[in-house]
Amino acid sequence: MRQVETPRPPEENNRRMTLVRAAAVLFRDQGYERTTVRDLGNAVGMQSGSLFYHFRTKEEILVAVMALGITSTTEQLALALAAAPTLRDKLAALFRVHLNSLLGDNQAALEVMLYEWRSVSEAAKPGLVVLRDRYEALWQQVLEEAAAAGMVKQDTGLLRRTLLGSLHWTVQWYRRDGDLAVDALAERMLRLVLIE
Amino acid sequence: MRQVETPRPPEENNRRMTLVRAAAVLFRDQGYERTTVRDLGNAVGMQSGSLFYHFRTKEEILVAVMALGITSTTEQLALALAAAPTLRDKLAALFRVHLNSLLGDNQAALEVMLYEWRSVSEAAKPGLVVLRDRYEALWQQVLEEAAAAGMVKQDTGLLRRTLLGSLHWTVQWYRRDGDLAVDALAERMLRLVLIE
DNA sequence: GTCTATAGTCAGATAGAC
DNA sequence: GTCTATCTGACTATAGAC
Repeated sequence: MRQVETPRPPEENNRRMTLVRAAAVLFRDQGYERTTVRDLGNAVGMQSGSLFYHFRTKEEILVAVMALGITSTTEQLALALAAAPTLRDKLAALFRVHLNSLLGDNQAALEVMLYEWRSVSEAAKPGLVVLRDRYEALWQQVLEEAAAAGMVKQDTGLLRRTLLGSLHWTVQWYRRDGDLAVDALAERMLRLVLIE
Repeated sequence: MRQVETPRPPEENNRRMTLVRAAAVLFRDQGYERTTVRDLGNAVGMQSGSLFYHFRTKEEILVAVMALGITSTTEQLALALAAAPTLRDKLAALFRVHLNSLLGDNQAALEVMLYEWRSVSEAAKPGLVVLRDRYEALWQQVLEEAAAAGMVKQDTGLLRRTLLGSLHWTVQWYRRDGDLAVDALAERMLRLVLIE
């Protein structure tokens, strides 16, 4: 049985990290395919050829962006859950952390993870799937506790998928310059799913 | 005030239509950017250069695919709503029509509409937005009736967005070879949102 | 309407100097 | 670690024959 290599976000190296953060914004705004290695080099003040000292291929950059997006969100959620005193607070944390990671300032990486999946090679997918599953396991655990307490409906597997779908889709319509703050949106979305 | 040109799906011309249907599948499976005009020509038994007799640019094909996806779904929904005897049946129709249009056989066009938005030029967006708004207006109307009847929560604007997000996201996880039929999934998703 | 041939551009990646 | 220079291939779109 082969061990699945889970890509780590490149926290250790500063130059790599700058590049990954810049790539996240470009990939989100223009899409991975439309972003050229020249664009990437430009964004960090580097010639396009120099990128390939840090990454072997353009796709390796994409995978690094995605790994960063999902792992940092997972970490934030784990912290928020540990700090939540009540089950209601835990539920609220699910929505709040996810939306802030998607819609907050300089938070492009998770969006890339969600919307550029098709450009990831088959070889790289398993590692990212492991990271995603860790994140969704946190959701599943809280939802099951909430269902047991009668706060949400019982079909928790499907509930998790529909809720995550609802949240992911916010990037398509949410406008940061509107009146609705991210935390307020999180609260309203939570209320839609709570059984009163 | 300039009239917004709404792109019509190319029902009138058979050769064009064949091309649009083939393009829908390719764009869904590989993405618009990764699909070349050679791929498109191949799929309909034509040289890549010949495509440009039917369409001026590759993007024009994308727009035609999207227009087809959203208009045919809107038509199906309008028919289903007109045939629904009760409000509960109307609600069910929203879910059933949308999921069948997304996940059913040979129904690639709506998925392209949802996931290739970034590749549409600014010039072509307004026409497609009009088509999308017509579709969402049908949803909004039914949801408001349902809210007035106490069947769903009152925050119908946000409810519409979250429900559509949930449905759109199904393409990322639904497996047609699994045990769950599309109509059964629609029913379960409806139950998650109904106030009992 | 469809073909062949190709123009014109730009992509990802490499090699070797510094 | 970054630069310059460049290779190689692929892309969309056009032109003109049939």
